[in-house]
Amino acid sequence: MAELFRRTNMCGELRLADEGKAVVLNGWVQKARSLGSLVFIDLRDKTGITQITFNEDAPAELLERAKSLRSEYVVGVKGVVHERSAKNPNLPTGDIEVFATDLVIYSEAETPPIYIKDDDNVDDNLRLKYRYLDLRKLKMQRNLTFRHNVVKVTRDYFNENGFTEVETPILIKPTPEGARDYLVPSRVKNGSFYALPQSPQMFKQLLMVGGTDRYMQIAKCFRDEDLRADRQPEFTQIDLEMSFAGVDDVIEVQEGFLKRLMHDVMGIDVQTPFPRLTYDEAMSRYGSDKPDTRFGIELMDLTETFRDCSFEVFTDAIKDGGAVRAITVPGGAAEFTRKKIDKLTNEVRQYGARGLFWIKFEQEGISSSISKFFTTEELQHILHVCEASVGDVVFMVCGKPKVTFDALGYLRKRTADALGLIDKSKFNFLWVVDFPMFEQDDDGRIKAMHHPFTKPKLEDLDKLDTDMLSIKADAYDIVLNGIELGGGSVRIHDRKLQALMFKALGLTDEECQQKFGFLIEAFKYGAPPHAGLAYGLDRLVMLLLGESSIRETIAFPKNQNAECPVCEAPGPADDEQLKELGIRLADDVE
RNA sequence: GGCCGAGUAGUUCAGUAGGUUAGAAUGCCAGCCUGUCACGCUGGAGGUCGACGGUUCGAGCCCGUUCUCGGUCGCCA
Repeated sequence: MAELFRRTNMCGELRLADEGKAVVLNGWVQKARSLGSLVFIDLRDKTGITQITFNEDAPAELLERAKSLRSEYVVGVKGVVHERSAKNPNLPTGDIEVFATDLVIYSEAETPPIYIKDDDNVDDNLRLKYRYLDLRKLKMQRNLTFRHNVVKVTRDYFNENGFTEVETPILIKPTPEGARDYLVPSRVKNGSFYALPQSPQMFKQLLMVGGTDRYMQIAKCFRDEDLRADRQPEFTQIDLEMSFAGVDDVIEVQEGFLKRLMHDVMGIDVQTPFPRLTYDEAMSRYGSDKPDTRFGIELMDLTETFRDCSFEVFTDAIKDGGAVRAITVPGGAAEFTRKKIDKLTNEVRQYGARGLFWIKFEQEGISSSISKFFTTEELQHILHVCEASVGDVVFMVCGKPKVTFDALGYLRKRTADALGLIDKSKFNFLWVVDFPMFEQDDDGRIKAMHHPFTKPKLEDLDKLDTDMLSIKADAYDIVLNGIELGGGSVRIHDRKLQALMFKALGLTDEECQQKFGFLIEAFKYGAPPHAGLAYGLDRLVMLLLGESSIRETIAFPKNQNAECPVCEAPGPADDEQLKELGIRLADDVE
């Protein structure tokens, strides 16, 4: 075994001021360059790279060993800091180099399957499989450190504001509501299962009943749903709950947190309070409940303009209870050729739009996909209503309100991005408030939009029997640059109101008892009014780092099939384990 | 489950109209080299063209099936 050289410095530390110092560095060989009887080694650790030089001062035997070094060998070097004759301005340590006097090779390395370079362009799955190599990249280490800093500021801030971090259980009761649970079979009680928590929701409410007053947790959560670039089956929430608090109390504390966070980890001062939009306003202006306000292009409702027109595609949609909505894309007329619009049309079809209609307002005149159905005067009128000027293009979508919102909400982001209208240096925080209490899924079933413990607006309660879907709730989301960072609500702390909501959701007493009995019972014994919120930590870090995938913020993420490419989970269980758990696999399972 | 894209050297990719022995860059190996830092020069090794089947005298290329990966919609109380 090689002797361990006790290091004096990290590889990214040394500067000209250290000249003449005897130092010991440990790290990985980023690159070895041999010029015959002169050898350079770029030595890397998480802090950076220092050039090690083996020259005529070094004994011949040392030079020979230096020549044997290959990429990713792990070595220790003793030497003396020298000012470089040829400096490298691209390196923070580029003014100096270390003349080696001794070298130890701790580990040799095979040629790595991926490059250890920040700007590599390697297949994502290969990166994930060899994550331990990928993590050697300075960028990945920076990301992990950044995440650490976010967590530290979070703990500090909430600690200073009277929050107590409490760990809630990971093995809990399955709740067949909302997202799919990950199930864990019980050995002690064959045939029964634990679930992994989708969030600590009910337990944090119990903590409020238990007098914890203000709770926070960096909480692992699990959802067995399909993955996306910004969605992992296991993820981390910054989970919060406050007693004797309403909407304004939560928002005030969170604005203080986000202001502090932005200052401490980003060096950016953001203005508070953040703008608040109601859900209805967010939808009608931006076609989204998480609007990106770094650019304009707001939606317009043209339903009345077209109600009595002769274009049946529009009138049929309107008669069907639908709408016609539009956006005006500034300076987009020249950009969006027929071919590009066809592509956009295809894209909005994903949101259920049957077609995408457009009017281009150019110097040479007006052209439109619906010019057969409207006179030039009518088209001009539409352009006028849409406040379009020369060079703009108006896109219209008709159909069910949700379709028009989804399609145009997508389109405004898509076109703004294509035209470079998004100021990437901005951090636009905003609150979306007054979410609907209920929503209807495709089968017509009514379900809670947030969750069934959300407190409805009391003044809306008389609509419970007549117009349920218009009932609003004290639920809110925090949005940054068009991405939902977190969401929460004021909770119901009154048993009668909770029973009313369960009934509205079509839950029988038995179901309630079976699923949430322990929470309902707890409310018998004195529950404080309480409210809370949870942030998606991975997503928050992703956004602040400017990354486009949540995976760049997680050390060992899952791939799209929810597999761990490093350890190859999930894997089969052996017969003995299954037997103990009382589980027999179906015949069609391998 | 639907839609879109991809699969060729360790890696990133090219591959013409279906035609000899499938190329480039980089990486790797060997030799030379005292100021490199994307080192340079010379030489070399490295391929089941994702898999299976079909059409053809002949398939990386055409057809069918299938597998894998990524993005997205559904889904994510």
